[in-house]
Amino acid sequence: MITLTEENYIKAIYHLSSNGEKTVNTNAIASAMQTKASSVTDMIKKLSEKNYADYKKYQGVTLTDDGRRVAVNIIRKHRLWEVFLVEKLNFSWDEVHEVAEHLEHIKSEKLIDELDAFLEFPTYDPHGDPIPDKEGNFKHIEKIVLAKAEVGSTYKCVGVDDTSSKFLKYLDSNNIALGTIITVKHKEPFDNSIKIALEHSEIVVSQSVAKNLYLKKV
Amino acid sequence: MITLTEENYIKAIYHLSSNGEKTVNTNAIASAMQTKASSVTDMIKKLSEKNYADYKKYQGVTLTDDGRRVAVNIIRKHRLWEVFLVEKLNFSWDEVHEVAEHLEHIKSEKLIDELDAFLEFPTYDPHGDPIPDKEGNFKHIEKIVLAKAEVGSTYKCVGVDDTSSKFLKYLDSNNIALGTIITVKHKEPFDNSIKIALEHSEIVVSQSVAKNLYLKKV
DNA sequence: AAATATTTTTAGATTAGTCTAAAAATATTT
DNA sequence: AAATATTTTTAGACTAATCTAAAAATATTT
Ligand SMILES: [Mn+2]
Ligand SMILES: [Mn+2]
Ligand SMILES: [Mn+2]
Ligand SMILES: [Mn+2]
Repeated sequence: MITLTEENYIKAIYHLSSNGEKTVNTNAIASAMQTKASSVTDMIKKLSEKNYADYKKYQGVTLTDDGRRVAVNIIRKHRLWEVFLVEKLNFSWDEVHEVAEHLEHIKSEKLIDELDAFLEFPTYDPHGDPIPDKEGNFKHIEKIVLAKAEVGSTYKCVGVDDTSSKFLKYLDSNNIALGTIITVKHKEPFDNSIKIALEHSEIVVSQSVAKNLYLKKV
Repeated sequence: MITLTEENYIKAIYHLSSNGEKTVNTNAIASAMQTKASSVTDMIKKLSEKNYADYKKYQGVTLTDDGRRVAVNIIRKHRLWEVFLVEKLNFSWDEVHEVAEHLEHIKSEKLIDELDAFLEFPTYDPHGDPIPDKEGNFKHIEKIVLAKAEVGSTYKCVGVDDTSSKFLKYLDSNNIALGTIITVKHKEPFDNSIKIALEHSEIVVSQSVAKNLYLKKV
């Protein structure tokens, strides 16, 4: 039996280790979980005892196969629920994350398999993140960040890194959504801002925007 | 802020008091919650402090208006989710309750309002229980229990009292569902069993079945 | 109205998850 | 290679929810 809190720690470790590979240190987990390092130490001891993580004192933590399996399953549930909220319940992409944080912990295999089928087996969530299938396989897409795009080339917007409501609403107000076609017009060396052309407008976006928008060449 | 456990106690008190009216005693709550009387005493003190319940030592407990409001909202969520599971995700009526016990605690007003709209504002759940609207109003139906039906009369099946998987599967295997038309043929005084006619068959049901099936005259 | 039985509450522990403050280990500077 | 800074762990305490065992209140019998 796994608790909701354990699930959240496992998910945090997974994300911090970029998919369960490299070791994660205590303070990183503490800041991701908005808790104190001492609480993290206690929890990773527990995860280690339950065989979800490998841990040697002072040496950071990695997930076991079991831990990775748990993490991927929670991510699957989180992203499927996000699709449901947007596609069926009229949520916008900046409203789904918080609710999905709760829904992802509902434990019912039938529920999630049927939801998957009901949504017609989506492979990406509303932020462009891949949804693992029942076996845990992700469908990866090659994407680059706007900051590294070539001047003169045309791209399709396929994802965001920052999924905060603030950033997503900024994109909304500039008519940028997943699927939007953009052409890179100019990179300003002074502040790394970038001028891009949309269908009906040209706008200049700051470096922090350029670092959080994923593109695919078309 | 209200905890999941507090919500479950409030719901239990609501159901035990038949909709929040009469006072409920400690042992009844303990048995409904599958816990010990001493735990119940602690919790009703807390609910009382938080103004969800009125409580005088040794005198049992009643819900306040706030407590009733909380209870009705959880029941609304529970029953809407049950409809969703049956209508959209191919769950059968004996599979929904357990999952709904978890989903009912997800806190998002938009989620539940949009779900309600998505389901086209259902007024009854898969077991024939009424779904309160956003304001907490139930749409009541006059229904009688099969045990008290008249010999010779014809009824429509509109609900069940026992929602256990065992009972619901028994009904399935005898082709009794909500909406099924039945005619009462004979009441056996010896053991209170009842012979009923369905569309294509006649069956005899025991007293315990007759006490758990709700009917409406047609 | 006493005696007895039942119900409810209290007292004291336990577990999960958290915290602060201090100690120990590791990393970085000088 | 010391000294200093940073990170991590430990020790001890707190809260929510639970338990057992005993005490107190209420209800039922005699
Ligand atoms: Mn999300
Ligand atoms: Mn997402
Ligand atoms: Mn139910
Ligand atoms: Mn129901």
